[in-house]
Amino acid sequence: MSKAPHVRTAAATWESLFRAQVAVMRRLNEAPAFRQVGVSHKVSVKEYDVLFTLSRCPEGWLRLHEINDRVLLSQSSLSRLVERLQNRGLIERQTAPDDGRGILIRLTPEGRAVQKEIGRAHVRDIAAVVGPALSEDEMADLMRLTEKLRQGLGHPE
Amino acid sequence: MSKAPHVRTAAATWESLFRAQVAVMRRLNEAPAFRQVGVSHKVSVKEYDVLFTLSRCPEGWLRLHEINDRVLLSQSSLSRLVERLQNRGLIERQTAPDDGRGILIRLTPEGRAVQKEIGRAHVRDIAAVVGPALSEDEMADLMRLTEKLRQGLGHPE
DNA sequence: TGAAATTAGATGCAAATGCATATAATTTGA
DNA sequence: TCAAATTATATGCATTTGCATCTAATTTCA
Repeated sequence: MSKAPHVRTAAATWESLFRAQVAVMRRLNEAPAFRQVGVSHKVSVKEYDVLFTLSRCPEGWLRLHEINDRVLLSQSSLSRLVERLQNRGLIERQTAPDDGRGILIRLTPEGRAVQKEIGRAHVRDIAAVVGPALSEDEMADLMRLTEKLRQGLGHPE
Repeated sequence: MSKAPHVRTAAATWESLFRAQVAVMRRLNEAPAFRQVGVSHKVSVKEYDVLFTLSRCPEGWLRLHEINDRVLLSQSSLSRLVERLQNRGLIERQTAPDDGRGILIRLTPEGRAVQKEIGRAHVRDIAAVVGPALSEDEMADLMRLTEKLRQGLGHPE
């Protein structure tokens, strides 16, 4: 009899988190960075997410499946998204030296420049969307809780 | 000179929220409810989200654009998703009596039954994924903050 | 009031996505 | 050690998605 309320709390919490994410994402999709307002390249949110992930690994290369852990895309979709980014000259590939099955990805100089340019506009958009809703302290709390959530996830079934 | 840190905090907060959402959603996608384990219907997360939204409005009907506010889908994609749900007999439509442009949607009895069945499994999945990560109090805090976030969003540009 | 602007939803079409599966490399274990 | 299982990525193909646009209905306001 003590589990049921916890189950309901978890469901309500996820529902609230998910709706907030949908609402924020919808606005960001319509915001300057991804409407190509004041930026010179057209990049979708998912494409940007890959560029951003790569930008956080400045020295080196990332494996495809490492990127896949951070993005909500199937393996095959990511494979093709990366292919498109390569065709546009924003990333480059290399077969993994220590594992012939794998490939390594990194930003090209142009890809890095594009990520930075869009990133700056995106950060402004985020501040404009999220900033008005929460105080600095609330943001810190929210960050801490979502970080803890991500790190503590359980396994269903 | 006091705005820059706030901008960075907002960006970091959104990043953390978004990554948590991706991580949770990935697990939920692979969990029993949407793997059709122990449930008799195959419904995608987005389809379920529409059924769930409709289930929260038990007496009546919802306008298409009202549903669209809650789901991360373009208007045209939702239009077709709803068409598919109708073809499967899970929802029914009616032109809006007070506005000839609009249509009203509601669950059929079967749609309601399917939502309930999947919903029960989904709630179990959520509890299994989110439950281990946070205490009851932390979930309550997270719910409060995401609710406040959703309600206080600003407009970019 | 009535023409122009706006809003709701549908649809053609190209692009993106996911599932199932293929290929190739690595790891495991009898 | 080598056959079987596993892992990493790619690809064929059907489905889903979004953009642009269309139609129809409503609202605005001169």
